[in-house]
Amino acid sequence: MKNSDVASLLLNIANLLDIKGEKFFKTRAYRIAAQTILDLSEDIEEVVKKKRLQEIPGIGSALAKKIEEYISTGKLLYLETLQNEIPISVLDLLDIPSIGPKKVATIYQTLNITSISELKKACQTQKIRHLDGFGELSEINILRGIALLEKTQGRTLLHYASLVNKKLISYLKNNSYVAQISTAGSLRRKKETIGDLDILVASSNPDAVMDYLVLYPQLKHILMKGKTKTSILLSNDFQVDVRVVKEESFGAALQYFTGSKEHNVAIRGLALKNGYKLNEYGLYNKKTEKKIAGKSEEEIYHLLHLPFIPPELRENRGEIEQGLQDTLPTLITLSDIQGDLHIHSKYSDGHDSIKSIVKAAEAIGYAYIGITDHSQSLHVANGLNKDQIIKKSEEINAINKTSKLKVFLGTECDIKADGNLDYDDECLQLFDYVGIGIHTKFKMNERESTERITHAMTHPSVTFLAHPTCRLFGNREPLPLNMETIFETAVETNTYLEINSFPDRLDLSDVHTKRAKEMGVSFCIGTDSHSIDHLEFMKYGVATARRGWLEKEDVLNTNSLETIKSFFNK
DNA sequence: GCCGTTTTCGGCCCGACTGTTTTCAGTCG
Repeated sequence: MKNSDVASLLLNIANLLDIKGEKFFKTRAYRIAAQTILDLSEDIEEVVKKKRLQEIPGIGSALAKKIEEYISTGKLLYLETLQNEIPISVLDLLDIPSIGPKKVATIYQTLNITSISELKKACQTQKIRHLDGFGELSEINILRGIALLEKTQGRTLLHYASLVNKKLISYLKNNSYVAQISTAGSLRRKKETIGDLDILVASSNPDAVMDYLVLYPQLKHILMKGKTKTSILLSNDFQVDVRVVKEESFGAALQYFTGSKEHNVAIRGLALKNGYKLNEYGLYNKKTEKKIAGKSEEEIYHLLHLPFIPPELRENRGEIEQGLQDTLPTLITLSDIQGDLHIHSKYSDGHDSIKSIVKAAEAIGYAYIGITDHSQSLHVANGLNKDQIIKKSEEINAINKTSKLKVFLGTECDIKADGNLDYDDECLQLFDYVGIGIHTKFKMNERESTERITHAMTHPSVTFLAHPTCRLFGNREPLPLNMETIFETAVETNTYLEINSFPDRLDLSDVHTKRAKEMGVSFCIGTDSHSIDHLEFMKYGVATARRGWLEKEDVLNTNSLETIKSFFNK
């Protein structure tokens, strides 16, 4: 039973209770608990075993009892009772924009509709418009929402969202009424996937900004348009929410629209406790209602006795408690990175020669790089045999004679199904360092996968484990691994764990990274570049590291060339 | 349902926009 299973159980209960019309604060308690468990770095089963469930904030006796029952028996009587009243499939309707629990209740109770396809049919045959609280427009909006849902299936990669966002921001900057502009929402927090774009503008003329926004050439549809808030759909089906506030409120609004929701709820609670009221316009004295801050995020956090909390930390995962004690980490930054140790060249399945990679890396300002081509048995990726390694080594030696940037000879050595490495010890000695990774046979169970990796990590030549869980967004689930065991082994064997920066990997994830650090693991951040255009993905790896609370000292490739050289014994 | 040196009961973040309604509930972030 994984944390995500327990979280979705609680979320299902919350949604079913919402539809039943249960009190908002009760269902919110279920939601908060679900999110907390999802973000929990510890395995929930372990927590239950140690009888420490109620130590988790937001979990009291009632929820603890339910979670224990679910984990020990695999089911929950309370949920089954709820499902007798409302089939679980009804919850799918909540995914449709413009449909919330109240409307779902009406739709289900009056027409007995239990699926999106049934609702679609009901809209097309004009059965919805006669329900209480619905009209003709409701049918149109529901059908549009269903069409969007069928097409997009939710969230987009951070990389793609960043590109779309950049274009729109530069378009908006052309408008002279835009005094200040910032990305907000999950993109500012650099989450690994993004739902929609949030952009905040400061302007003395909101109408002009909104009118300009809806002229954006890539606009497909206006979802709503008001004085301070407009939502549009782009031709690539991206939803963008733009908010406009006055300059004096820009900081408060940025704080608010950056989220996360969980962070904001906690921050507002803290404000209340300190005798303030916080909304997107500013921080107010609760009694006198006088505004005391709002221009910048810094002044708001400061008045709440907090340091500036970097957006990547704003998930209510302990950043507020540690901020109050002034023990927040000094997060790693992109400029701390001195080199990239996970790059593929033409020798295996990369697109570019080592020479052109060197040139591109010098332009970034790196002091060193490592070329880690695939190993011999990975034929699909042109894995290198011993002769090819020697040839590559000679080329690198020649380059190092003239280049200021140091090139290391590395490998991304395949971990075979039995946990042994794809090269013998003699071959492994040829490399300056050895990265290992799984590229075949993904369908092993948790025990087998975990043993496969931990066995490989015990090999003395190994420097780092590449993309530890092997997940690919939208393509491949992470390997079923006991992460605690992986982290323990990493510490015991001095194996660095990679944060792979490739946009559809971001592996380790932020949550795993945070937990691993707590257990004493060290990391490296690599791009897994297969072309010089990929070198810039380092920023996403660093973003994930920041979301995992990492500092410069936690990451191998923040070290100077001299330190790395002595580390590799070169 | 959770939580607590103001409280074991009564709070719990807060506002914009839409559509259906005739002053506001529902949805969303």
